[in-house]
Amino acid sequence: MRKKNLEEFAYDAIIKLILENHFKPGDFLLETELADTLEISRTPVRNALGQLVAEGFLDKKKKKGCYIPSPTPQDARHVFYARENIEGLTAASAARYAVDEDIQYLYKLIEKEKNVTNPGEQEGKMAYLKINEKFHLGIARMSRNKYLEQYCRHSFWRSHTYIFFFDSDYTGLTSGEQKVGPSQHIEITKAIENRNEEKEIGRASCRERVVLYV
Amino acid sequence: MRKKNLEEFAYDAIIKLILENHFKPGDFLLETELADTLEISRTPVRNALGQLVAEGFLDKKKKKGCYIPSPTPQDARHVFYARENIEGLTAASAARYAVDEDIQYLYKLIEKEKNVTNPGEQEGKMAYLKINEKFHLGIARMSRNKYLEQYCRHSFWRSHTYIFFFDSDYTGLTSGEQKVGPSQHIEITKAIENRNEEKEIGRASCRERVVLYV
DNA sequence: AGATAAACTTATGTATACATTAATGTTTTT
DNA sequence: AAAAACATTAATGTATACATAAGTTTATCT
Repeated sequence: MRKKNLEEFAYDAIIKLILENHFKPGDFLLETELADTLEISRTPVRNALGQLVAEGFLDKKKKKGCYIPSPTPQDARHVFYARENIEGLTAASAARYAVDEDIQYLYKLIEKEKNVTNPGEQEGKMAYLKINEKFHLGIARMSRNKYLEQYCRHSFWRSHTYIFFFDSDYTGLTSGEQKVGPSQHIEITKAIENRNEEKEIGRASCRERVVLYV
Repeated sequence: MRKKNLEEFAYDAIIKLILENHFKPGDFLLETELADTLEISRTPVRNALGQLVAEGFLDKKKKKGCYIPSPTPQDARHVFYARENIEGLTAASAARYAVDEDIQYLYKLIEKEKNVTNPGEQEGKMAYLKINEKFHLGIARMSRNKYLEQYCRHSFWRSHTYIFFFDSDYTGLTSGEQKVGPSQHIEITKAIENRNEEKEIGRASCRERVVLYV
């Protein structure tokens, strides 16, 4: 991979800190503190934070700082509703543009998913999440639409906020998410695969089928 | 409005410069130059540019700078496809959550739209665009979904890149866009209004009806 | 004591000097 | 003359000092 500059380093590091639960909702991410932790100056930290705010992962109070958004039930509904529908769109588009190689990629992920040991344990959970992410963002990529992919990635990450903060066992609460598993992923992959062969059938019906998705 | 800091000032100013055609696709927006023009230091300019890049309005080449994305026919298709579908989603959501006041707001915009003088002239064109923006982003707001609204706003703006750069007369090329006018806006508003009264009818069919949209 | 105002604290906002590097032009070598 | 090595340039990338303002504490007045 090409060499990363400090801003990118900071960006990745901050995300990592968040995912590792170093912060809770409402917590401010102090520029000085982060700079100190990462042993770089405030500038790249500040820029990375600005990026995260612009992308909607952090909220910001003027002259006060960036903070972890406080999730609310209403916001959760919004995120999951948006994600569900956007993923429906990308899946529909993927169904049109996916090539054999793509389908194989998805099936390989499903195999890996089946082999995750101790899905209950923290380690197994993380492994599962990583595969799950690859699956969903993989389909987003297969839509061959930069914009849909971007929105998909965003809502996916944003929805994960809830999983990380609220659903530390990855079992309950988060609407729909707990239903995801190999069997759903197989269904989705098959839907995409089939649609790929029967191109004459309109996108709308495909969207209908792949809407189970999430 | 609350006081804006220099970063926000720079953000607005840069967008204004872009919309006023000070740059063409591929042009680099030089930090020093902008700072000089706006008579502020590089820092807020740089942050504003970073924001625009993070939001996807500008592209960036590392250690080279931020530049106006070079639009391609393929990218245009992606943008308009994304926008059409996302706007369909927001409109469907708006149809569920819009209140009387919202509907009135839309009708008022349509009236204003009808009264735009010299829609052919540059001035009239700008007036029309402003109203059009209010209409589309207004519906996005009525979806009462922060995320859908965000994606909607993004794809709307991104699609306008094409209108500004390629379709300086606002007549041809840009798929769908030229078809927009009071009559379409009336149709959309009516669809939202009706769906608002007949809540029992599913979202899917509503999405179908409002998909003309764009 | 309670309310108001002044001072303080702390983190962000801004300017600026300096470092780095991608791109380009120039020289040298073959 | 073409190619490689070197030097220049011009912009971004980074660090840091200082300015500003939101929030908090302390002091003052009634």
